[in-house]
Amino acid sequence: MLNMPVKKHNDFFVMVYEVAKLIPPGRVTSYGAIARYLGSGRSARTVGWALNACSAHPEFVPAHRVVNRNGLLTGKRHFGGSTMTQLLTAEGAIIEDDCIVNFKAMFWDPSAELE
DNA sequence: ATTCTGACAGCAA
DNA sequence: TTTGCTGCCAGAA
Repeated sequence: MLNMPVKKHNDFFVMVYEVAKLIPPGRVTSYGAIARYLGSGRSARTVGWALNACSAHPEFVPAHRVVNRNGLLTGKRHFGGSTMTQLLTAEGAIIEDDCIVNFKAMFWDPSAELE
């Protein structure tokens, strides 16, 4: 892991990790929601990029609770298989065809739940 | 320094 | 309605 995007101080990445860790178990959120909470409304892509580098984070980041606005487990493949689905299922979420059932009901908006 | 990519989101056609 | 392009931010080559 030498080519890892090493962060030296609090950055967009860390903020994403912090928010992700604030996601209650069994709940999910979208990249856009996090992006908006960070103050960058349309920087959802950066959020995804940050989670992509979540491996660089010293702690475990529940990135499996972060999906796109469709409730689709777009990052499932980055977990290397069905890990993401299994984790969500273990937390009570219902995944069907890589999509979160009742996504709207279990959606957790940091910008609303948090301050 | 410039260009491309990336786990997205929004808007136009 | 679905499909496609653009916009956004940050990092890697």
